[in-house]
Amino acid sequence: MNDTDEGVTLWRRVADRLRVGIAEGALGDRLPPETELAERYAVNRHTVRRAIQSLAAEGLLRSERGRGTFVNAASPRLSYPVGPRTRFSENVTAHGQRPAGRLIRSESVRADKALAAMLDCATGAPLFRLDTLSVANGLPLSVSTGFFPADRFPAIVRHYAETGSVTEALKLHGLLDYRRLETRITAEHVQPIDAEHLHLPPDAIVLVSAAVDVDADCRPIQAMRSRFPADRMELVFRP
Amino acid sequence: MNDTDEGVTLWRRVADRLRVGIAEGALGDRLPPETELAERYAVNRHTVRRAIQSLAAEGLLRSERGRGTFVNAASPRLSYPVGPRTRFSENVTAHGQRPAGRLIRSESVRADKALAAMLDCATGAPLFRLDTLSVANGLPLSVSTGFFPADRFPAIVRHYAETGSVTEALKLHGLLDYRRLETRITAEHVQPIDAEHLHLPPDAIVLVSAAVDVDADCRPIQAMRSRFPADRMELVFRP
DNA sequence: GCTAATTTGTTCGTATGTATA
DNA sequence: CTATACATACGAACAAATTAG
Repeated sequence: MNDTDEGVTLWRRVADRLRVGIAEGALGDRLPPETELAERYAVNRHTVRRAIQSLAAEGLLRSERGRGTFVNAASPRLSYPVGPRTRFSENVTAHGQRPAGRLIRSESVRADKALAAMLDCATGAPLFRLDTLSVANGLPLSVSTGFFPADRFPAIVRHYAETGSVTEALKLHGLLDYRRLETRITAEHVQPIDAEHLHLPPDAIVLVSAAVDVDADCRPIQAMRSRFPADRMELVFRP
Repeated sequence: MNDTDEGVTLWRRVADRLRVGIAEGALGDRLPPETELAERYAVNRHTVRRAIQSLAAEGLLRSERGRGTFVNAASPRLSYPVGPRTRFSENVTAHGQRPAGRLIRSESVRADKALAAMLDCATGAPLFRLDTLSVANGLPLSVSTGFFPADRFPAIVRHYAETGSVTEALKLHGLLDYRRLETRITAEHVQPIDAEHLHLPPDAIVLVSAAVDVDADCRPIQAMRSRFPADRMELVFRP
């Protein structure tokens, strides 16, 4: 382990070697065992493990105890178009997938300051909180937490549970149309509860979309915070 | 280390202890040294380090060599509005910050299949690749890789280096106006090179924005791929 | 179905390097 | 300059899951 020895740490040089080996396909679908790599690169097994850990964090590798370390297949991401008229059910059907929304949890809550500002209501106003899981073809695509004004949509929980669709649930309340006012995107490590629902490892990354929908009079209908698996989804915006 | 010993690994239990200690503020702004934590929890220093590493990956902690391990202040994210007329310089000035774009690297390349599709040109067409770093108030906000048709913008590299702005560089080529056609958002772990430029730890998360800008005739001007620190930025879309 | 070998995961010990106070 | 504190690296042992025979 003494090639072009810059001021770079040993495990980083090992990681770089592995990276090119993977890119060239010289290491194949599955990496040699850690002990063999350690021998090959003349380093301690811990050093190899540190390098693998780094590449696993990038999503390039995946280690499975007792089985080995594997090169992750770069699968194309599923596109999720976001626009003024974003509807989940329409999005997934556009991909030839069967949409399904399942109610995870519902709750009566009071608006805190942030929710009151987003929903343009008083602090402490009664809201319904709906936690939902969206699935297409058996693959979980997102978990979403939505807040609705309780006075305006008193039966939203039941309607959603029956239809599995926010659009349909709102229709049953007489709201025929709504649109997306604003979408804020960021990303973070997945929360343990979401990781379960989305079938993600505990260190996975989720795209977080915080959005507000309004009716034709620009009155806020719902504030929602959706979490998407970043390795399976991309959000697409076209003005 | 023998409290409620479930089937959880030692370093995870240490991490959980640290997490509650941080939440309660019992550990203060700065953690005790690793050796002291190891003694306190009756584990090896490596086990403490594994726990700290995990919490650092979540963004909760930040270790600095020779100084100590610190609790990260949860700072509000900087909003980056994205729309048909997205201009980086306008965005940052809107926040009362001084914009600055610095050329990291430039290169002549040929369009591969994906680039050719995005830029509506032939595969193999000559392009200029510009890698740029955007900074506001000394804080790096994004690294961006842009591809421009070489025949149409032969002096784009020099113009950008002189002005530090894509908008200005395009103006010097006679292009007065352009707009955003499409923006695709996803997220991933930061690449080592980007981590350096953005002053991020090697396991940080970046928002990745892949976008295409077009001129008034809808002809593609540039294809770009920008990386934003996910813990410092949010992307805001308003139709 | 059971056992042994293989392979990754965890935990300890020890030593040295490097940046900071 | 010295002490402190995190970073890297090696070695050893065992645990846990999987696979091969």
